Amino acid sequence: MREDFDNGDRDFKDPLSSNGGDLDRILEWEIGLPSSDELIPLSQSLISPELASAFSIKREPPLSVIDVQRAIQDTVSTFRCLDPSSNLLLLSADEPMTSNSRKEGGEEESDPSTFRLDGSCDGRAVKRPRLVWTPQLHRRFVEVVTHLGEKRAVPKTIMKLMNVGGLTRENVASHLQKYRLYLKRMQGTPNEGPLSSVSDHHRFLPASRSSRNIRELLPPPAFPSLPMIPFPAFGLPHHQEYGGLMGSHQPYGASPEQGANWSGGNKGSIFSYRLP
DNA sequence: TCTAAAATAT
DNA sequence: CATATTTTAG
Repeated sequence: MREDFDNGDRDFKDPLSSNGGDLDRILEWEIGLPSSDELIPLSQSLISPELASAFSIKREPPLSVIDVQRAIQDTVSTFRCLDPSSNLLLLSADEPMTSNSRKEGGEEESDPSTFRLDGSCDGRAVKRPRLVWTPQLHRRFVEVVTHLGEKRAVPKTIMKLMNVGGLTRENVASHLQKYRLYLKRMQGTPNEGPLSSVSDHHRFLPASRSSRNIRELLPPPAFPSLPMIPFPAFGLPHHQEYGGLMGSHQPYGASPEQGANWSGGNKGSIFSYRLP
């Protein structure tokens, strides 16, 4: 993928350009750093596949521009907290905005509440960024849900067990709802032959997604291996009382009762579901 | 412009 | 907590 650096870079600077002071300051930080074309594209692995496999290093999914943008948002949020007076405020409100929602005249902007980040970090009025269920997050979710079983797999419990910083009960509930629909759908279509796991899985995926990174499909990790490392949902949990690991975690010894196996987790980040 | 993901409302 | 509905990203 070639949507590498330029995009991220441009997106980052654009909003800043409206403010000379901050722009200058940021450019200062960049002194001495390699220029864009000296950098290895984010999508490119730093080590060769051979080397990776020789040392059993799993290749991290390549970062996309989206990842970068998210990181940028986090960074900006941090700045906002450190220096609320900064005009960087304008940045964070990102408002990617679907083209239709903004008009050239732009008086819709008259509503200052669009940027209601008046708020400092202490004010919880700050809107939390939309959570994206990455394959990693989803995998963790599935592992937890699977181990809990249908009865116990409820949002609050799942959330706690996942131990993911910044993850809310609502996030989980919403995802769980979708996941259940997905399961139901799969039940109805016992197409789950040995052959289906991968190709079928893809078939459901929107083209845009499946055509995107098609990296090798690793087998799902053995079950009882659930690393309980706290794992930030969005880079920046801000405030969020997620000090550390939850008390003692029972090693997930139980059996994965229901074959919530689209084990994939690995690649197909998204499970698709469709209304009947 | 349409679909699916995520959020939010009931 | 579940489900229905709405909003938003892609």
